[in-house]
Amino acid sequence: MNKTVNKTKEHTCEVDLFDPKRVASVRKKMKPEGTMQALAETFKALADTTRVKIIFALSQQELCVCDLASLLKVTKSTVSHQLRILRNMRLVKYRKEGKMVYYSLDDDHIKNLFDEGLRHVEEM
Amino acid sequence: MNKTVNKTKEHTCEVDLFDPKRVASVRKKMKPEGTMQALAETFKALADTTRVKIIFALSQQELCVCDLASLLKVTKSTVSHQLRILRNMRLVKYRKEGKMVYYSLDDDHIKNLFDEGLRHVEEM
DNA sequence: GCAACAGTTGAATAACTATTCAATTATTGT
DNA sequence: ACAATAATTGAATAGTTATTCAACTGTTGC
Repeated sequence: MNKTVNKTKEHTCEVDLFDPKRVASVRKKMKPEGTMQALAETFKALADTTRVKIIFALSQQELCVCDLASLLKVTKSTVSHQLRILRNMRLVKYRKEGKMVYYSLDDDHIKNLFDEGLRHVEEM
Repeated sequence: MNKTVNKTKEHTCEVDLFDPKRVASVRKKMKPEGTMQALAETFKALADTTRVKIIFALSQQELCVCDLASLLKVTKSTVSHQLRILRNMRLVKYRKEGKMVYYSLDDDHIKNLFDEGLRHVEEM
């Protein structure tokens, strides 16, 4: 399958003398495409300063949308849009109480992930 | 500072009856802006399928750029661009050997973060 | 020196995303 | 019913980013 030398014609740029044994051995261990994508999606949900702040705030205490807007000094619309992303990823849950909607973290798992990241950053 | 009712004029849209005690108590615990940004940056480095695959592959074994290109079926240029991002975030390190450049994970910390994410995804 | 190749880089493009704005829904109190 | 306000939503915009392409650097072997 993988020839040791993978020659293409004249103009170089994609010839490639990779090591087929090394590549094959790693390929066997690779997770399915779907897993890799889901993992990237999860990290993507945390890959924004506003969402990081929301997650941190909610790890301290349940808060409504306008608490968060006030705390972060952004509009409710912005908070609401970002909360939708976190909701879709099952990172936060909510309960309604009259006009207000109170958000909190969906489980401890996300807190672990977050804290692991925090430890990484604070050890720099 | 925070008045209980934060009235603005006529046209609504940003009035906000947030709870100042709740907000103040969380605000005290918030990490500095820089920490929040660094954290988002770290997650951003992992927030892409190609980079997730690179990190996973390197967690198995040290690999050169064209190994990675072959494994992931993308061009060396693409791999190189993404490796630069990971290098800048100190997530991977490299050593040169002749023409080849071998990359590996910078430390175990990143592996922990990655595994924590993997556990989250695989428990869905 | 020259050809071949590994890797890097900058520019361009296409796709994606955060925020803003305006409109809408739903709930509370009068 | 009406006014006020919490929250959500869709569209538009501006900014960001992944990939591609072409050119380039540096190393090896002839």
